[in-house]
Amino acid sequence: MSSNKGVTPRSEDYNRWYTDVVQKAELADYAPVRGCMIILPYGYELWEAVKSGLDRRFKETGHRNAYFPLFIPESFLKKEAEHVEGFSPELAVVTIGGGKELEEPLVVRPTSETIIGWAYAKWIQSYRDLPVLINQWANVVRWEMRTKPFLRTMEFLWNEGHTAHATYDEAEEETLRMLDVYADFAINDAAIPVIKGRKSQSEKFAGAMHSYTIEAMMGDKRALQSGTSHNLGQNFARAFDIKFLDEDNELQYCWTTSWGLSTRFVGAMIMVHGDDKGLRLPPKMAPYQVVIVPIFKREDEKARVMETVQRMQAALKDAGIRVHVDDREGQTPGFKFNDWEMRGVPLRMEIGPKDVEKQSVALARRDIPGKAGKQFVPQTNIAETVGSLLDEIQANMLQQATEFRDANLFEVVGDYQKFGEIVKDGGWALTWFCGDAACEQKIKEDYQCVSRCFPLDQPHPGEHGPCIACGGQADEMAYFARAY
RNA sequence: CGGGGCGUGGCGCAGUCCGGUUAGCGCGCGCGGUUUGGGUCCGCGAGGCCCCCGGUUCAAAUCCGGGCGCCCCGACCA
Repeated sequence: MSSNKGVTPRSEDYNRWYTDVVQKAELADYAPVRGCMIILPYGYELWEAVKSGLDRRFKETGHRNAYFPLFIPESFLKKEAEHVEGFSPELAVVTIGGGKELEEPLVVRPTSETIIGWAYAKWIQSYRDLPVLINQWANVVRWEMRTKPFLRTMEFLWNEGHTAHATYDEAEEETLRMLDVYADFAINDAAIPVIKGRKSQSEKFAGAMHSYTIEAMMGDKRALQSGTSHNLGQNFARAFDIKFLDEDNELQYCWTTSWGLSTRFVGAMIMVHGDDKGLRLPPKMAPYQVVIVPIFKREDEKARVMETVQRMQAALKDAGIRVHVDDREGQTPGFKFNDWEMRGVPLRMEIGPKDVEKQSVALARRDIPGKAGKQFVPQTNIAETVGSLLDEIQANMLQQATEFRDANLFEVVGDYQKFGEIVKDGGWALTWFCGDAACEQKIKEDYQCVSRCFPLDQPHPGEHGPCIACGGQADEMAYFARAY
């Protein structure tokens, strides 16, 4: 049994593999309350990398951060009919405060459209006040039936952007811009090749006019909605009276948007890149990009080795590379190699007496296992060597994930049985779909899966085909897959 | 909320069927030595309301009743 050493292999039990990685790589620990988790420093550092990658992009696109309250008056939720219907089953509600029953219960926010809508109604008077472009980093609570670390927890961390605009077109443009921001981040920073698409009517956000999503394929071929962007139309503006006077002195409702990406994304990184040895982190996201393992036997060797280690560490640090020296005593180098592989560090540097003598270091890539990924390089210009290797690893991980995804995407036209075989086997089926809720329901009952999205990049634009479920004319193709 | 499994040192388990003295084992942890380029080895040591409450009994981790919790599989979801 490998239970004490390393993680359960993915092929043996994918779920077990996932929870093993989360625990053994010290990303998260269980909490005393069911469905909640403690995010440990290494896991939180991954979240911080997500935050900084996104926050920079939010600011580049003109957004500012603010913070709204955790508690929302219960009546607010009820103002938008679809919204309350969608969220009421999973609300946590505070009924007692300071030992007294509250006059109006307070909902712990499951999302903040309502309270932010209330605020926007106060703040917006004129077209000159628009657009309002605000984001908040916050925690939200949803009373989930079944939970899993990072992927679905009762409390989770996320960003939620909320914007208000004068026209539908502006709101739509914003919704798609932020979808692009998420996709750009996922692809270029997290090396996750996401597919951008529009959700079907039955899968859209409760209260939205329409929802867009980035969908990613996990290592077991299941889909994960990794970020969403909603055009809320005027639904929330009407519910909360967000109105402005336009240039012609006419009173109009605003068009609003919201978009979010959560700690779930950490789960996506684990599942997209991980292998049987554990985590594999893309260099741009890795808390430690390089770990240095010193190797020595005698005291005199130790002194010489550590001198080189410190020199290498300083050179990398000066170049802005995140480097960690594993100077733990009592652990052998072999143990450390395995340990850091399990934790997903992209590049390992070994420095021993032979390297001191030859003025070299050994570098081992996490993305290429075994000897093939190991090389000896000169100590001179180490920062440049490491920097370009990290770039290569980043690019290679994106390529590997893309190849895996593409190998499991299948286009199917008209053949309902074949369609079922694809999704049951875990692949994604791309097929004509009319978008009707009844068709979606039928597929769900037959094959336990729903549509992921209508991809924005349609394979046959302008053409039509038979809906996979009803056979009627469909104008677009959609992805179907089992999902987390 | 339905179906299944499980609660025993930090972790993974044995012991429970068939009640009996000091509750074991592996890993981890502490100390000493040895080893160190792919998960070293040896010795010594610390650590337990056996999930909780009640019952049966001379005697309960073990039998009976009730509760709580966790995990896995389904329906619901970022």
